Amino acid sequence: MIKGGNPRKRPPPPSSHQPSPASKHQATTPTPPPPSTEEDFVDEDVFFDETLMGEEDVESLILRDFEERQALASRLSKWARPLLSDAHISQSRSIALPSSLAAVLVFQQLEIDYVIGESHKGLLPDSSGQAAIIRIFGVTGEGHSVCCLVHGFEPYFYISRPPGMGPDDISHFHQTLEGRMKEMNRNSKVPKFVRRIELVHKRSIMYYQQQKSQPFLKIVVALPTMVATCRGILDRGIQIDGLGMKSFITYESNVLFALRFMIDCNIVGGNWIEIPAGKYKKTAKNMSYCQLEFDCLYSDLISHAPEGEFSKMAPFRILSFDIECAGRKGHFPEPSHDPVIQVANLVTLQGEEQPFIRNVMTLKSCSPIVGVDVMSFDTEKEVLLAWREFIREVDPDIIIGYNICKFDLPYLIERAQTLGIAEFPILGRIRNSRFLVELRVTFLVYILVIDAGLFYRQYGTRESKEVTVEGRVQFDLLQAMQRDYKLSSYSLNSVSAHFLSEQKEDVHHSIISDLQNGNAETRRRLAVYCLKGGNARGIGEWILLWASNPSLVEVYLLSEDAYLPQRLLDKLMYVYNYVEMARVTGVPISFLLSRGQSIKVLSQLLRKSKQKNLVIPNVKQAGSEQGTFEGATVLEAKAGFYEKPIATLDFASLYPSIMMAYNLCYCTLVTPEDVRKLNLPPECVNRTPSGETFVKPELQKGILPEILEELLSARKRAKADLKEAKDPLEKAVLDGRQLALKVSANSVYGFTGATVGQLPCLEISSSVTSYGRQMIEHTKKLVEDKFTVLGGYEHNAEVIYGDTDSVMVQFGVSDVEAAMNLGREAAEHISGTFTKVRLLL
DNA sequence: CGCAACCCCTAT
DNA sequence: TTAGATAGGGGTTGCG
Repeated sequence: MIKGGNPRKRPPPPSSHQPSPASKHQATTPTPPPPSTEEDFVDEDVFFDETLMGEEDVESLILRDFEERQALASRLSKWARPLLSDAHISQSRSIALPSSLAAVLVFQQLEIDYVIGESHKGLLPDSSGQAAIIRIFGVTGEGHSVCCLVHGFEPYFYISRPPGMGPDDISHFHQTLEGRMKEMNRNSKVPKFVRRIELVHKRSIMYYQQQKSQPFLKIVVALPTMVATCRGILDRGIQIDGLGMKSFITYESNVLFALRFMIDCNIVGGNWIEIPAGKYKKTAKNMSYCQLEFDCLYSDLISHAPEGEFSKMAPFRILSFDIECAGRKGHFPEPSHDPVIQVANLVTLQGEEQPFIRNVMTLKSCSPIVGVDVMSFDTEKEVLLAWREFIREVDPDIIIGYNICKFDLPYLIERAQTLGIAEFPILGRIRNSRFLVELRVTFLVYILVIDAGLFYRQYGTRESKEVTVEGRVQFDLLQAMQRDYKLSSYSLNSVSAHFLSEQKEDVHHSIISDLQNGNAETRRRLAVYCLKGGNARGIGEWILLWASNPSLVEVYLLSEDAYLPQRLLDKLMYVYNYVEMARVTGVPISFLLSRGQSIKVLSQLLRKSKQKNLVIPNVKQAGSEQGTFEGATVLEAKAGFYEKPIATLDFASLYPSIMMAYNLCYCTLVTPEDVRKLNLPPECVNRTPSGETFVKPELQKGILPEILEELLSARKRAKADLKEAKDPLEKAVLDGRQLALKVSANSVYGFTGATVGQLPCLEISSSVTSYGRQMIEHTKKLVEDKFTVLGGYEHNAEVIYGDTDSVMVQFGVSDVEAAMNLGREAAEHISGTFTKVRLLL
């Protein structure tokens, strides 16, 4: 195992960064390392900190510590992943075997990214030079880790073809563009920047158009970063024969490369991918620590929709860990001073209730703990290295903890740097690729307006550290809590009390004897309850324990800290919910953890557009003057003490329903100019209360309404299935799915109103709110007009409050039952008047 | 004391 | 390099 992780080979200094220290190292190694495939892979985003490298250190350290490491390795090896079966092994060794013997490979992916490397000569005989290589990390149904290197997928974007540009002109244009690209990247080794320009027929998603399609140019470039360079050139303008200087609006030039790949291959976040037998090759030299690593062509991938048997989850390995540092009195621990004294680890297989690994690594000796592997070391360096080996051996797919992203991981990395442990920070799945601590400085701009027109700008800075662990998902429960729940305190204690407290109440003392007198299963429940109670020692007991053995106490506390995040993850069904959200919206799971809402809508919009042959423009974020629009109506609250029951009428999914009912979309919006020009018959269009015109579905079905319909009908299905489901795991998946679908539907409106977003369209968002205001007013009026004494009811109904999609009504009756019935009657009556709006529940 | 501007928070 | 929206309440501050 240790051998597999042998870091003897010096990682390649990337050509872009990298000053001199390399030469110093080279003096100690006269023979430069032979070129290898490893060296061809250079992660664009990763920089190597040469000062940490010290090859000498690594070499001697390995020799010196070899025996100790062997002992550690044998201790850790029991936690390795399941061994590869014969089929896998024969495949992995079998360049000689006929390809028919090779097995089909099926795995669930969790993470997709890309690196720049040398074009694969075997798979792509016609290309050469550098190319983007997609990396898909995942797990097979048997629990084997997979790293799949996908070749042949090229970055591209579109522009509209200028009128009258023929094939010769396109070829000239290609040459001009190539020339401009060369000027921009003088020292790049790429033989050709713009690989080719294809004439395609597409239509812009913006505005209702009568033509079916128009000519576009698909510009294919060599590397993903060149999309932005090329867009810049075209934005600013380029000389075109016969047309002079011309600037272009680009289309889909802001799609992240990994997402582009997923969209074009129909891959959604967290789904299962199959590679047919014989269509993949074992990599010549492993660049990762995954059990199965191979190269393949993007066109050979089979993506399975997450349905039926492919809705299942692979047995991911989830590591929950927590570190303890010895901070000086009164100071928060700093990695430059304070040592890491303990690391507690817990590893659970997805879908299983109990962890199969519980261990703790301590500095100095520690008494044994029942059910916990205690590993003690004399030096801090050994603790850190043991942990690194542990990570490599266990090979977790998901790493969780509480505040790990902002504390534990950066602390470990910086601590290793302080101690000069060069080989520590390889925590990811890529060999010889170092961790990356990214120091991000955010500039916050405050604009103070003093007097008319006088602006002062004040820049504030904020720093944040981020550690990338390639190929593994980092799921920080603190961040998840802050994102998903509104709590008064986010300390692990209070969050646990909030979400896990019921479990303590789970077994009430009054039924203990019932449990004891039940069957083996009820007694097991009782036993579990007692075990948990056994952990909850009184403070006095802790003090006694501490007096007898201080380190024992800490370890008890420590393993709780690693355990609680795992329990939170289970309790809140985070794995199911996030995987489902990734599947529904199509983005990788890491996007859900580190990016905003809008990427999810964009992903769906791009997928749908692709089906319809539409392309999405990159609208420039023009100037500071962005329009704003009127929001929802809030009915004046009538303050008072209401003794009689109040009925609340809610519109289900109001904004999505409005968008569907009135066919509001980018592609159904008619420009004011076209309203005059096209002379559309009035029965074919809707004019919104805010004065915009949208065509009805007969002329053009909107994409947004279609996305919403699919989301909401899928939600309906999920809720129906949820009712039927018996198996708790299946229930969890379905509940996660219906929640994801609801959240996704609601964020579509926000996307259109996001003035600093990817594709804002205030015509849509202001139309949505204008319809919403109309409906609230209408509802209030209807209720107050119908439910009156004159109308034959006992009392006059009174609307006491309303906001956006809800109206609160006092019907005047004093018993709840009657109020409920009146509320139901009102709801039916009102819904009847909105025949056009399909209110989906 | 009223008023406007601003911050911070919550509702939907 | 990053990003859903607006409405509205309550509190503080500075000014006249």
